Amino acid sequence: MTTDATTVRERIRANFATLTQSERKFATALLDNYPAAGLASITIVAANADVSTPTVARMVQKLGYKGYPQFHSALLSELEAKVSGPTQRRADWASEAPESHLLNRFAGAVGDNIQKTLANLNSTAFDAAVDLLSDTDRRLYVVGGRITRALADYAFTHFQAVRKRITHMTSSSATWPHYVLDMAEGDVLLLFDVRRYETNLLRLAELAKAHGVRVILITDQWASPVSAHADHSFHCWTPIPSAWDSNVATMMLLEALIAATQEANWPETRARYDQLDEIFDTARLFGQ
Amino acid sequence: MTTDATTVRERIRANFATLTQSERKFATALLDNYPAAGLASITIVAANADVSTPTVARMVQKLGYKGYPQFHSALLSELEAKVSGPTQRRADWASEAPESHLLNRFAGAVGDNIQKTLANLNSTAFDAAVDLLSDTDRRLYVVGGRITRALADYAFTHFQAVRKRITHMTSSSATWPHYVLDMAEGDVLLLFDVRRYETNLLRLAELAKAHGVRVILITDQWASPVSAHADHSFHCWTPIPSAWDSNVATMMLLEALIAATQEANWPETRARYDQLDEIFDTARLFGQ
DNA sequence: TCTGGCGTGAAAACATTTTTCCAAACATTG
DNA sequence: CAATGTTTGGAAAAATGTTTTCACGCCAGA
Repeated sequence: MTTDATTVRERIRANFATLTQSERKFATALLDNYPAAGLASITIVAANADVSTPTVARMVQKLGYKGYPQFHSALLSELEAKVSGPTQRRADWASEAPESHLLNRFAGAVGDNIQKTLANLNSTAFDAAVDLLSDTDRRLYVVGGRITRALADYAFTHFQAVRKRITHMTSSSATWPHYVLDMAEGDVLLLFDVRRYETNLLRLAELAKAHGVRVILITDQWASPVSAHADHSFHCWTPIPSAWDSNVATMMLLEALIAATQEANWPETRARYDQLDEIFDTARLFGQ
Repeated sequence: MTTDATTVRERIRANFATLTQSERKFATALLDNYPAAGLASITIVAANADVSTPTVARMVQKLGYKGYPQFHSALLSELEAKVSGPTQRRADWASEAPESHLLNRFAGAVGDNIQKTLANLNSTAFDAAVDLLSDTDRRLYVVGGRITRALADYAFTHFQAVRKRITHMTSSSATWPHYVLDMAEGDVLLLFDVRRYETNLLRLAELAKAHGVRVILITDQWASPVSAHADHSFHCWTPIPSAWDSNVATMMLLEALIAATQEANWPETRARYDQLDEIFDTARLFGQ
């Protein structure tokens, strides 16, 4: 009757023959909406399947669980395992250094961050942001804070190769109002803000928003206050075994946005790349 | 305080600013393992996040739920909606976006790059480089090229918090000879060079080497010509499905170097961090 | 038609969860 | 450094959830 099969689904299939009519009714309902239909209380779950609570209680015991709570937590661990899914390859990310070497601890944390960043990413929002970024009718402004200035700079360098009409707002916040003055309705502001969040960036976002500018925010998992004003917010996981925060996941998201923008408008981008190459080759002649 | 945002995740983000420390602890645990970490009983869920049950109860009310059961069933319906097919509602998990979505292809490539970078990393060289970087008797110079300027900038910002006596050599190569003039034997030059490799950086490395400077090179898998002159070279894998190269692995290696340097000299670093915090707090007062 | 076994759910008994209240710990301010 | 307000978790009370018991109805076989 009982089996040592691993998942609830498998146990149901293995024992289906031994189940009574009402028990099958519940089993079917669970498989139809798996695992959600088994994660509420026994009362609710039974009512949804239109059977009585004792039926459910008896069935989970037939499946080999000690009681409903044990069955419930079995479903939960399955869900947990499934969600950590595809990106879990990081098991073999280790270098030849000992397990406890900082490199390996670090790599583990970075892998986690990337996985969690992706798991929490709204792909609809991603696509919408890319639409904004690749629309050259909208001027694109890029800005970052103390730490993220480097990321904003990186974004600027790459977007410059991908599209025209882009401005990097220098880190000196005193000049920001001048930039806002020139912003048109529908322009796009790509803003980086990670802890410690900076008041100046919040003010800038408010100001830009008031001028009808669309704000795309890249922040950390705790979310900068700017997210209240942003059209699209992206949250990048940052914890590492260290006193400061990692921006590897942030960099990954940024590069993904750039790559998608490039793909969205390939012919134009292609031409720009070719021109750029030519110019660099010429510059190299001078340099030699 | 309450919002009419739809998902639990969104509500947490929208209200994160109003949450207390313990509440954030739970919120973070939930986002880290969403939604499984919110689907057990309040007792278990609180214990897993290492907070008390009243904390969780208070938080879900702040998020606008009448009580924990309502919060629980909200999570459950999200799960249900998500499982019931990609067409039904927007799939906000990258892992569930179509296999062919750029995000997934991109994430796969980035994972590969990190894995290969680590596999090809010589941990003895890493440790030796960290020894050089954490020795404040040696002045540290940081420099990058067109693309890697941003990484050099990022390195500078972080090393500044970790150690004294560091200089960021601006990207205008015309001024580099002046810096070399001031370099002493035993000083360290952290140099970034990825394709397309820049002649100026090669000249700089030769010049520095001639002055007895130790050169640490961070480059890509094809290796910049600078590696011929470098004391330690690190090769970061860069291929992505795109016309340009990814620097996520490069960023990871850089952060690992910074983290190791910080760890090598923790007491000094600690003091610098505390001072920095103080100064920023003061600066914030001005900023307001 | 009776008898015995099985499946089922109502309801009682029991266990756990959820909420509320409160005092201690903590941070903040004058 | 005391006064004040906020945050926090322990513990009891209230509410729910889970299990068990048991009686009823159904059906097969004598």
